[in-house]
Amino acid sequence: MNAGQTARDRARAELTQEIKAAARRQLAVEGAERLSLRAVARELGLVSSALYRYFPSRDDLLTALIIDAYDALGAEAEAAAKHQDDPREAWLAVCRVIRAWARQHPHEYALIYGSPVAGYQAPDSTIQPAGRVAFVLLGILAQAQASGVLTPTTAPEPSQPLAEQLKVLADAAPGVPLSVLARTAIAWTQLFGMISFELFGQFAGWMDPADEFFAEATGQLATFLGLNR
Amino acid sequence: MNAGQTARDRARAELTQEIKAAARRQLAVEGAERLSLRAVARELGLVSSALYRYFPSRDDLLTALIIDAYDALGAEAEAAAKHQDDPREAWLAVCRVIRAWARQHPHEYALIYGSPVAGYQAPDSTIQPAGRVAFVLLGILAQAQASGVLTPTTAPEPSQPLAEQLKVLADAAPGVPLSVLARTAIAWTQLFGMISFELFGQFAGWMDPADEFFAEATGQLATFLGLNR
DNA sequence: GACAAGTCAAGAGCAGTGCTCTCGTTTTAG
DNA sequence: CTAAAACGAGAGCACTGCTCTTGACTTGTC
Repeated sequence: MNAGQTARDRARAELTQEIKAAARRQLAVEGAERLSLRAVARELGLVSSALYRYFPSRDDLLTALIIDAYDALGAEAEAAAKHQDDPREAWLAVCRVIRAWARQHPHEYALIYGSPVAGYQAPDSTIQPAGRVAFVLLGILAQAQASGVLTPTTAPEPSQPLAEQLKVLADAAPGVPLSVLARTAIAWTQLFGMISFELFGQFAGWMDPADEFFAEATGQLATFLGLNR
Repeated sequence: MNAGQTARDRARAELTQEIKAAARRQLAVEGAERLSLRAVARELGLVSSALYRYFPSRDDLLTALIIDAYDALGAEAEAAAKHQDDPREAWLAVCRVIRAWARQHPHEYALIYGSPVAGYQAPDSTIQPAGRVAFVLLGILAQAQASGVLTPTTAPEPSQPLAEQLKVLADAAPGVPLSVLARTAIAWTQLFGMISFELFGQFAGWMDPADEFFAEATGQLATFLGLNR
């Protein structure tokens, strides 16, 4: 499958990966803002200007790291969902795995779910990998609905304009009522709000280990969605 | 009340305010990461080293801006709560005003609720102003409870370790059941998760104006808390 | 009212950054 | 075999936060 590739092509692909790996290593230590092209080059024994043959700018390197981070988190979520049959348990497992990944890779989490990097505008190419995690969660709901274990809730019907926007979610979760999709968006934003609060220090001094709260919140929101035990 | 202040003291206090104002102006345009001491000094017609007499480092200037931002948001929340008698309406009004402030001052919002600035460790002096908004929300619940309009919910009792952590909230909301305080933390994290998603571009391409979703989510969560209409 | 002590802004300088351009060298493709 | 393309090295530009020194100005105290 590498046929037709010249030695230069292979070396280029390899070095591109090495640059990303070194950048990720720096990211883990210093954070996105402190990620320095010169330091990456230094680590690889290159001169800084050489990196520009592989990434036209620092922003392009960041974009690559963002996409990789979305993919890594998406893969974790998919794996967690596969190992659970019961929809409620699957939902909770995915929530747990997202939090665990975020805690293990705080700077990568901040890169994708934190405030945007200064002067950086995420290109459209990041939208698709960003949807991967959402796709997993919606799939769990669709499966629950299909197997008839999604308890009907008293959730109100969303207004017409909101229903229109929720249609995007409906494509990934056929059969799930719009009222549940609205609550899915609520649960989704709660999940990432909670993780962000934990990682960004908003819980400092009172909810310091957030384990108990996390379990309570995800459990209540699963019920809120109609994923009863 | 300025008695005893020398001309030098007054000049110093004034210039300190001017530095913060100029920094805030830059913050609004460029974001926290791009905030440059040299640019602030340039705007004020000073040389960069002169700023170090007023703020020992860039981080200290950031800390001052963070505290100011927390205070500004806290003041908005307090004002919004005062103008509403009905607890549910007060809750919703505070949520709306928080979102409005965040949208008007996205970089200041990111500074306090986004990912921490690289290499910056928020000092403890930011914890107290950070609690101001939470204090307003908890006060609304306490008032609702006191006037008997907080509908008892089916919320489960929190586990013992979680109950211990929620005690911090209980001090600001005397009489409110722990089960409701747990849900308050859920609603709180949902609120800021939702606003962060909106501001940081996670809604891009599908929930673009988030007005409808915001109204729906805050309404459902108010009910979730027992703040019935 | 003079004077030492403290405070001030300015300027030079250090080490670091992203990025551009040029220059030989090496590898590729025709 | 040769022209073209790609490569890494290096110098250099404009910028950053921060430190240190220098000379002028304001204080509170004799």
